[in-house]
Amino acid sequence: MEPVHPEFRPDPGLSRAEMESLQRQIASEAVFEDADEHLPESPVVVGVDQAFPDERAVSAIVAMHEGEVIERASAVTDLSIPYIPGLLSFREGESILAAFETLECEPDLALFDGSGRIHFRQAGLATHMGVTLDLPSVGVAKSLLCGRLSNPPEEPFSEGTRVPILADGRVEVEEGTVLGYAVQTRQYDGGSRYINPLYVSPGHRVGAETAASLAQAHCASYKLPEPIRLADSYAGELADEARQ
DNA sequence: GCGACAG
DNA sequence: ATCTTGTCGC
Repeated sequence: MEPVHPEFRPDPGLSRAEMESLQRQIASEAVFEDADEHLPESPVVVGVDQAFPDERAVSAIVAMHEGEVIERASAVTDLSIPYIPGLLSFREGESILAAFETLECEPDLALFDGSGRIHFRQAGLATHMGVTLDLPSVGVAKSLLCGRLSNPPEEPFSEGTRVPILADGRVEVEEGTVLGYAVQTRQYDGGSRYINPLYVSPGHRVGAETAASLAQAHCASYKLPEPIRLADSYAGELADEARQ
C-alpha cells in the first residue's frame, strides 16, 4: 500500500526543528479515538518490527487473518540518522513505508513496536506511520518514553492489569490526559521472576481503551501481540542473512 | 547545570 | 536496537 499523505513521509534530511514541527502537524491530523466505521469482524492485522544489521534498517511486516499468517513483506534501507529519543520514526520510517509498498494485502489494522500517542509531541512511530498511511494503528512499546502511571497497584502487576498512562509536563497536551495504558499481557504466577508490562497507545483512528484491548486480544502465549512477535523474528532472520 | 528519554 | 556468557526456572 502507498502513503495517503506523502507530505508526512519521514524525510531524514529535515532539520531537528523541522522534524518536530512535522510531528506537531501529524499529531493534529491524528485521531486518538475509535473510528466511526468499526473494524471488520475478522480484520487483517499486520505486525511491524525492525532489525539493524550493520548500518541498515530491515523492516518486516507479518499479516495475519483469523490467527493465520497470510503474507510477509520486508524492505532494507540505509540508515541516515542516529537514534534520537522522540525522533525514532525519522530513523526507521523510510524502511517501514518501503515495506508497506511491497505488501499486497489490504490491512485493517497495524500494530507497531514503539509508541503512538505516548510521545512528547503525541506523534510516536505508530502515529506517524498510521497517519501517513491513513491506517488504524496501535503503538506497543516495551518501555515508557514519557508520561506517568496513574495510581499503579502493587507490583508485580497481575495478568490482565491495565494502568492508565497520563500526560506529564514533558508532553505537549493538557496534563493528566490519558495517553495510553500499561498493559500486563502475561505474568508468572508466584516465583522470583516477573514480566514487565507493555505500554500501549493509540496510533491513529483508535482510542486508548481499544488500543489496549487490541494488544491483549492478539496475544497468544507470549507477552507481545503475535503479529509483532512474528515480525520481530522475521526481521531477525532477514538481518542475519543481510549480515552475511 | 541536572534530569530523562520508544528502538 | 546491537554486542555477548552465563545462569535461572519450568
